Amino acid sequence: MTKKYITTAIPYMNGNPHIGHAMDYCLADVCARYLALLGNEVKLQAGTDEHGSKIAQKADELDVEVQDYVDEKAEIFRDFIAKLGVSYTDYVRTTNEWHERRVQDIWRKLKKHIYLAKYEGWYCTGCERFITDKEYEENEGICPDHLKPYEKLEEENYYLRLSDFKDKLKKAIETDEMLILPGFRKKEILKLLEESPDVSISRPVTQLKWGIPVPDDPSQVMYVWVDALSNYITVLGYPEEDISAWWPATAQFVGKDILRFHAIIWPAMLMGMGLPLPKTLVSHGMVLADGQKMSKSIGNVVDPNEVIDKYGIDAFRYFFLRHIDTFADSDFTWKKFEDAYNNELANDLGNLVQRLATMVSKNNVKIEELNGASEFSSEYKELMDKYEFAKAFDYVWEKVQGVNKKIDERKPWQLAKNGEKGVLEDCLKELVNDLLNANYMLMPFLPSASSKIAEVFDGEVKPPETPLFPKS
RNA sequence: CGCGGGGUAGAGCAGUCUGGUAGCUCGUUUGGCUCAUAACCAAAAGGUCGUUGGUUCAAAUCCAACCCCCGCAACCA
Repeated sequence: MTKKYITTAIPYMNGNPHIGHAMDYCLADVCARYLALLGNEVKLQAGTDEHGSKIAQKADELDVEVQDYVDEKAEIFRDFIAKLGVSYTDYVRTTNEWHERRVQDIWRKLKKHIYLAKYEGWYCTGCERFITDKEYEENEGICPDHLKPYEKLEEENYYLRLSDFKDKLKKAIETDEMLILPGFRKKEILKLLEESPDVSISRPVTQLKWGIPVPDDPSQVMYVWVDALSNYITVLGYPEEDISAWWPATAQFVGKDILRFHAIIWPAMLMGMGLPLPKTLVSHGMVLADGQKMSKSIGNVVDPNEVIDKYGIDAFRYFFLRHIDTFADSDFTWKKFEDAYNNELANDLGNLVQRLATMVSKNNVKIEELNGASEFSSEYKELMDKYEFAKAFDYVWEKVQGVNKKIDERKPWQLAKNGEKGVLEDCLKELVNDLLNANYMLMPFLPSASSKIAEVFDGEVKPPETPLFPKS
């Protein structure tokens, strides 16, 4: 049995779960379930990113202890992950004692690639952050949020010497030793890598208290990305435990907006520790609301909980895995969602199960000895192996629709009328076989619906009492 | 000239690498069927493939220029 390790991006705790987090989980979960069905032993990691000034700030606003704030949020996220049906095996909170300890060990291992240097730039005391030169020019030296002039500030930071790894990393990306999907993102990253300076990986404790202290220097706290990225291996027990059975990860799923951290800083850290790079980084697109980025200020945020509560988890996974492009940005609108639910899930699949089960049970046909109902076709595998989940899902759907076509061609109801019992039985068996065959390939995508369907045709066939996907 | 993605039927997209009668899904219209969640199946209508020019027997596809939309530019999945 081969071991495979799949990771999800750990969400930052300054808000509630949104559609984008759901997207990441759904993709990683499909991948994990697919690999497990192929007979691999699979680990799927999930967790929460709980350090950083923004979180501390948020807790301050709410006038609660930071730890209490993250504890509460972490609980909300954990419930959300469960609600999505994510089959995770390993869970990490970056405030776990063991995570913090291991990150400090990681820092020590990276020491020969770390140096201390001064950073000078424009700073807003209101925002408590440095701003880029470009931003400075655009705002003509005055912070638009605080109406205060930016100040020149100097501070000491630790830096990770990216230049130690650049050439090696460039080669790893170019040769797909670390495969970045989709291809256009790979190009983007290669370009970005050329221009990347050394990475600042700490902040003075005066500026950032809520974080992991730098070992042997109480005046500095680690930059959150060093802390957050490490989760992928601390959760496996690194460095105390030998993680070579699971690491390198088979695939790491990330949003396109955080790909750069995963494709540049993270590999540099891994190289610094002498660990291999992940085999694949899958960068998915953003879910837009009517062509616009979802944002609280525009007020177009769609709450995933609302969708799930109304239509169920299978419907949610169905839409986001099939109609939201795996790699590119795509739109969510309630109209699109409802159309897909009614036309495809209810009419194509739900109704198919109903009509076929009714025919089988009415005619007392025994369903046994099905062939091939627990295999993936080569076309399907090819798409899944390329992480083209939406396309693989399309392929499965063609199979589902094919069963509806075949029913109309064969007209089993006529065979029943004509009393052709033998032909009818063979025909229904073939149709059920076709359906279950497609259903098996549906399992990674719609785990709960597909197991219900398998149950319907297992042993005594009875049409489900309540439709699988009731129409709204 | 910062980097990247995109502009193809009312909507959403494939096709562009490897030039050869323009395709899929939804929607619309019509027909068929009656096992089924008024579900299913079939057919039809609907496009100057962003603009202009070039290469070619032939361009959505190759080349050049331009127009428009969208992301990214250090902590937003």
